[in-house]
Amino acid sequence: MTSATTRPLRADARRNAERVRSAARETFAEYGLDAQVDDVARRAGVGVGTVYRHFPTKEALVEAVALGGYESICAIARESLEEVEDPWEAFSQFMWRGARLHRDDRAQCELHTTRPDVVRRVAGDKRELFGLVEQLIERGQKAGVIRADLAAADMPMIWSSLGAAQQHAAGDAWERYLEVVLDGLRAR
Amino acid sequence: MTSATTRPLRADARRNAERVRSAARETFAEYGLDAQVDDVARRAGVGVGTVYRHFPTKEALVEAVALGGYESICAIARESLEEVEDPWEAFSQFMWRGARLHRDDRAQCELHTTRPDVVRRVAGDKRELFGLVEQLIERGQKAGVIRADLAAADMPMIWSSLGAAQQHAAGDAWERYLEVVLDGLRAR
DNA sequence: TAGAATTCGGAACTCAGACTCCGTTTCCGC
DNA sequence: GCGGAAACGGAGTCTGAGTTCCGAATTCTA
Repeated sequence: MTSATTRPLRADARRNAERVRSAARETFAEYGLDAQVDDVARRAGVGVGTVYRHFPTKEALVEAVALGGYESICAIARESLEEVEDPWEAFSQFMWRGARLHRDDRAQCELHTTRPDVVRRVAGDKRELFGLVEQLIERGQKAGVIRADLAAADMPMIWSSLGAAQQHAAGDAWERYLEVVLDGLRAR
Repeated sequence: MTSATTRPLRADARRNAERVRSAARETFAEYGLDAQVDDVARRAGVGVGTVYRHFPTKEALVEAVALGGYESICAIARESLEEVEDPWEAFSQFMWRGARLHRDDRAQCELHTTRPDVVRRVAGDKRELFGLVEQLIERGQKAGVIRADLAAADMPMIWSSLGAAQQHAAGDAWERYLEVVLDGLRAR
């Protein structure tokens, strides 16, 4: 629709768009997705109007943040897949690093637990993460270390549950919970 | 504070209070805790004013519903504890029946996953459920069928995560997830 | 069964938070 | 530098959902 001839953003606009994006990331990471647009604007050192110029709705802001998180998790999956030999270690490391991402970012945690629709939308048709996770799982299953009935399609559910555990567990209790889940996912 | 000589409620008031309570249970069970007070009133066949006469805030309504759920889970725990001989079967049955409760009642599910504070408040100091679950767990641990590092205090976290899985899993995928968690909780 | 006390109903109020609008400011091509 | 287009800022609007208020209706007591 928008033709390729869309003229480039003015310098201040480009700068502000970026400021808003990262203010949103920080604000939501710290206070969760219920944080207000005004807070994002304030953190970005910008008026609300400017936020809305670049992101037509709060939802768009949330999606931008979700996309960032999606890419981070993709990166984690790719690293585990490419850099870890042992199939179980690779899968397990992916889970641990993903969980740590959650722990440090309330927004990602809440996105997985309470707004999986947004994550799905953001993931789009690329299914990049899906493919990576599928490889991690299949590799483990071929090696006989991951239970046979686990499918890549189960991962959103698992992240969702892990996120919930992290949100409401006291202290580091979630780590024990992840151990339980991993034990459950391991073939016996 | 309120003396024991509080005169009994008028007949219509008593009837309406009960109607509201069960309308709240049904409405929240069906639409989740975001359902509106007006919807509860409509389902109860009563004006909003009447709802607020009996429950000073929406939160009070939610707590009433939470209390009902808490008692249901207590009952389930008690039955498993008293009627099932095998320690693992008892624990496992408790989990499955609790999960089915979640499946049939969006409110209970959401309470555990996103409003554990309410559940805690409702449980109060009695800690009845805590005691029952503690017995279920200790029995299993003595028999060597439940992993030694599981504590009764972990259960809220586990329900929370299971609830999240149930809310966002496609179809019955959560059943497989519960199997995973139970496998993880079983001593090897 | 009258009259007081209680409860009801639902329109109206309130408030928080998303979003808009427009006068002002900043940037960019000439 | 100048002119106009683009972007900014933030006070103000709008909306949805919880809560209140008070005249009408119902119940209880004598």
